[in-house]
Amino acid sequence: MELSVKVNDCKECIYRSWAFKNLSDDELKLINSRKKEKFFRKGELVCLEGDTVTSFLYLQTGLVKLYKTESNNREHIISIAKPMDFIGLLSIFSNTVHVYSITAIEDSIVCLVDLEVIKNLIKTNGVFAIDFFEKISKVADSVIKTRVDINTRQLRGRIAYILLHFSKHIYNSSKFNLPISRKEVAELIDMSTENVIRVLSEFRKDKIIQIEGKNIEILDIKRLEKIYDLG
Amino acid sequence: MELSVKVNDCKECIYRSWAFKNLSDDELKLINSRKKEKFFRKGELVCLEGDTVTSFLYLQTGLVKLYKTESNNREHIISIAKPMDFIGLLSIFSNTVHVYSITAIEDSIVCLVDLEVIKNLIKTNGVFAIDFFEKISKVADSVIKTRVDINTRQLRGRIAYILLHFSKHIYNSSKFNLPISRKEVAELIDMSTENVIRVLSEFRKDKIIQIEGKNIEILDIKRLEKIYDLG
DNA sequence: CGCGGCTTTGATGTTCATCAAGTAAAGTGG
DNA sequence: CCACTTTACTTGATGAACATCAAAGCCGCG
Repeated sequence: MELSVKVNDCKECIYRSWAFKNLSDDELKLINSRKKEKFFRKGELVCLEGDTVTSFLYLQTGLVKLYKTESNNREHIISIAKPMDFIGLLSIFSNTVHVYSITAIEDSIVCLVDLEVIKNLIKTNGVFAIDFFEKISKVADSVIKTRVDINTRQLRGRIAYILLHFSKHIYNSSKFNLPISRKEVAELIDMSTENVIRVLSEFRKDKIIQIEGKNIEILDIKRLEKIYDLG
Repeated sequence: MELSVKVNDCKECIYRSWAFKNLSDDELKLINSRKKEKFFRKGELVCLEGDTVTSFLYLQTGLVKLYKTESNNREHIISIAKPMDFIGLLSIFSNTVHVYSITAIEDSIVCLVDLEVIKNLIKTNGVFAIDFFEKISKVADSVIKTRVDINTRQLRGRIAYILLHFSKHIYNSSKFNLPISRKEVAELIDMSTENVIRVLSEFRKDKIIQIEGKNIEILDIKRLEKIYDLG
């Protein structure tokens, strides 16, 4: 059930990232005429691995996950994108098809801009080109950094990582509602579902966090950071 | 011992990547005047994590490794760049300092182009901008893909991966001289040095490869590919 | 020639995935 | 709305995968 609405004028868009700041009114009008805002309910597929890339995807609100489906049907989550993130990563330049599947993990609004319009703007507006690549590079860079961070740590450090990540970078609060299942956490940080639960329980017993289903509160952030640092 | 020479005219450079194909003679001349070719002996440092990024780095010949030094002084290799690769990854846009250190693992020639020149070309030559980002995106994309590939496999699959990687993508031969130590292999694919050796010995006993120090020959590529596929 | 780093093999212990089994929660169809 | 099914969550027990430790040979280099 995917709603397709064209609500906002790009010019007034409060979600407009700083990568789009150096555009003239005419250029914004152009984007506006070639963009769609789509609403995706939690759990809905945004795009599938292998789909041709026709739009540049920008997350206005909500959360989405990027993942690959392995041969054994297991999913492997590459990253979770938050509002203002460009989703779809670098595929828009390096590939004609999406390398990862994307699914909404919270009700989300995705802004789809015709890729040709973006490419034309890059060609004609040099300042925009630089801004744009700066932003897109940061997203890709942080994906690489995260993958390395996770893979050089062991289980407790990895759980500490996602708890801190959700708390600091996504919800800005020590108390939040985990948007993904234990299984998805496992797929995101390369561990088994059982061990995700085990480590979370451990942290609860140690009074580092409080858990009630998906409601999580970080009680002792200092210790959590220490666990993360030590790996 | 770092030699700084300005040998080639960019226009005649046989290492010129297709990202630089859509440049006018004047533009090439501009690059030429603001570039240096530096020779790095095997083992020499190209740049250190934290150095300010002033040049765009392009590998003409040789091999270099990108790596991070962990707090416990252990190195963690992110990727190995081969000729025609842009090294330094996306940091040129996303950061003012290098995120990774770079060291030559074979005698190498690196072409350093003043970053401002590149950024100006992006601003003024739209077609170049697109070409350039296409290429740079591919490099970054493949780094992400590789990290995921490695981390979803276990030891035998990881060793199979680097053997196939060096054979297919770097040396184009079933017989090659491993440019890095066992320890560095371990740092590249997240395993202990001892287990790198153990798995290599195993493969030798199984007649999959032949080893004499750093000289490696792949005898049974089909089985190696199978081991890689199975993880 | 001796020292330090690289390589190799075996033994040991830790970390972690997997299996099993049970409970709770959340859909689903009548 | 309730019985039914499925999916998510949780805990314990087991074994496999892997890192670490230890010891010895090897090679390059000052």
